[in-house]
Amino acid sequence: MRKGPGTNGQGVAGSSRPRPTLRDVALRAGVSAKTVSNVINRTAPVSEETRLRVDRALVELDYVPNLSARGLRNGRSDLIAVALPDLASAYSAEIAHHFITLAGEDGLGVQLEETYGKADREIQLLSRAKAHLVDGLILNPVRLETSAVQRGIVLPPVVLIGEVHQPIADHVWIDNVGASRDIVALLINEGHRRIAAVGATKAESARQRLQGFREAHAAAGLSVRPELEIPCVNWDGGGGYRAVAGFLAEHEPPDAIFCMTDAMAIGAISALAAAGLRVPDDVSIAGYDNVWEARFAHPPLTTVDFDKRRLARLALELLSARIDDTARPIQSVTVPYSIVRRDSIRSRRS
Amino acid sequence: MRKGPGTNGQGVAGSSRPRPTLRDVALRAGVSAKTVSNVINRTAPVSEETRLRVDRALVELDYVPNLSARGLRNGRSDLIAVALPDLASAYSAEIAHHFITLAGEDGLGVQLEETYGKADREIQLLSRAKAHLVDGLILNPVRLETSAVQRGIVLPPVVLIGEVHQPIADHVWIDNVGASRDIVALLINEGHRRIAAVGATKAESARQRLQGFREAHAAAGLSVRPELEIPCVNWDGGGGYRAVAGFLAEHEPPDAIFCMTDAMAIGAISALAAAGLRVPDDVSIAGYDNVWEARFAHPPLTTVDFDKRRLARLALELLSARIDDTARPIQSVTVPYSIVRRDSIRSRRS
DNA sequence: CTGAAAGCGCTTACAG
DNA sequence: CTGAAAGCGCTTACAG
Repeated sequence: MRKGPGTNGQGVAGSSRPRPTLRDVALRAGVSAKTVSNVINRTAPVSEETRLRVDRALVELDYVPNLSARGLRNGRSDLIAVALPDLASAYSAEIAHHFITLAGEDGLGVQLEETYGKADREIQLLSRAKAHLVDGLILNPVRLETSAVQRGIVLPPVVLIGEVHQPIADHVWIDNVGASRDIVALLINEGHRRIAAVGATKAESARQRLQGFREAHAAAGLSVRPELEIPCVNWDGGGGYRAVAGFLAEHEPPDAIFCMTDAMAIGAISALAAAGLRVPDDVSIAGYDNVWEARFAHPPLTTVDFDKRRLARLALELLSARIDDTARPIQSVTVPYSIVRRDSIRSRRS
Repeated sequence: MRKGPGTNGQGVAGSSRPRPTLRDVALRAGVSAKTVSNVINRTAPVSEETRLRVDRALVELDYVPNLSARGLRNGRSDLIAVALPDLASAYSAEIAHHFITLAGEDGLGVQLEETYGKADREIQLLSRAKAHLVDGLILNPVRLETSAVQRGIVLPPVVLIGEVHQPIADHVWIDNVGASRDIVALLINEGHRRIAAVGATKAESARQRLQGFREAHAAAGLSVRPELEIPCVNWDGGGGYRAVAGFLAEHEPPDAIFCMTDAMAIGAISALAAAGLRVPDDVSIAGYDNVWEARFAHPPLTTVDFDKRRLARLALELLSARIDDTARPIQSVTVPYSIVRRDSIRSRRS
């Protein structure tokens, strides 16, 4: 926490006349502070004449309410925190965008945080939420075991998004296992047999997407060779590139690759190109997330789509409800997904 | 502004015992509130024994300070706002990421906002900053004429980033004209003559990049045909796609295309592919920003690079200095750029 | 419709 | 080293 002089100063660029308070406005308008407050917040009806006098004083003094004071009094800051693993990914950025837009429509500001899946950051953020600077928290934990959200912990109003779920908090997510199963089933159905999965890590999302990958194989009576489950810790373009380049250095190219994010898929396409392999002629590629780049990838990416705006809206609704009533029953909501087929996969059916 | 019950409740998931205050901790430890405050903030030395008693009470009550109260008292919230035109772009996301990370290292939270280049949003944000919920504001205005930051206005501590500059506020930016001139000069130098520019809009960044485009031509003794300055309002993949597709429907393909962002460049490559044109064999492409996708584009994109982390750090330093001293002289800092050459351009020199 | 009092939870002088 | 008082700027009861 930084220290600073308890300044109230805030002035015209350069100068520093002290900021006017409610009392200053009241004095100037010849009314009480309460009346000014009533005018500003429409808390109680104010006579036309008084309102005009107050309005004038408000403008003349360029009054802006002190939200810290209001927050202290009301027990609300009208600010929420949204904590995502990592903003640098297109996926997180899109999610953040929807949260900021939708929260803004409700008059709520969004403090954005990155956790990098680290438990200590999560704990810190929960604290900050408890510290009442924010009214609540949207949290996307990465690993179940290391998540700060565990049974028995004291929680501020919090809604979890993503794959990690604890029955002590509200939750919005997508059926990752089902989505991965479906998109891999599509690859199998198109005649691909030697299918690789890129993105194996300890993250819960990786676990679920890998499970879907395996289930699709099992359902088709196929077995998965372990080397085809390619690890990749960095779920970004560079990670996908290195994972696939490394694989190609030691193995025959697969028929198809299921990348656990579109970002990795784009890196994978690049690695294939570097190895002289064409998509989809030589290798088919499927992604996950349907970020905007997926549509303009070369070739356009087949991927898992879901309504990110809806995800954000649902999470915000749950959070608002939780802020209003900490004792309400825990709720878990699922957002539907769909498979978007584009040119990155071809049929191998003869 | 939302209304809510002035609740102080915040409890174990489900229950709602009131949150302990400094006074509760003091009572339990048998000391004064001031002493507890001293322990927490290390404001004054506290005897070993007292400190242990206070620490125990702190833990037993699971005390978390109320930051609204602290903010009211200190005149600081340790929260800043960062307002970018649009988070959904990879460029903005990367910038936001650096601001959040670096501000976090200084113990500052970041409230992220999107302005969409709208002046009323900018005004609103400046107000919010003045409302003391945030200590200061990093703002990226889009158009000079419509920016809320104008001479004579009362400003909270604010640092401008990007192309729009007003001499009444600190500013960090990149020499857009020079960068654009250099990358277009590279295209000309490689033998390209019919060069298109994609992204003409009323935004200040478009104006400057177009100016660089023209200057490069002028320096080489070339003239620019007006139809080669292709308008594109949406600076994203879709915008670039439509702009180039539309151009190709009515004109011969150019030798090369300078896209004013990498995102548009990626869309442009897609549009060229759809028209049966290869990059760089048929058309060379250059972008701007060096977002991570640029490296994994197909082919990898030649683009303008600059240190986004450094940009963020400089802006944060200026903001901190401004918060500490509203009267200090206005400062403007330039971040250097460089041209990153990748496979998206080829030589046409015979 | 309007006002005077009290207090949200903290920290800064000021005493001891 | 520790405490009692005062106040940051607002809003909620409570009176009139």
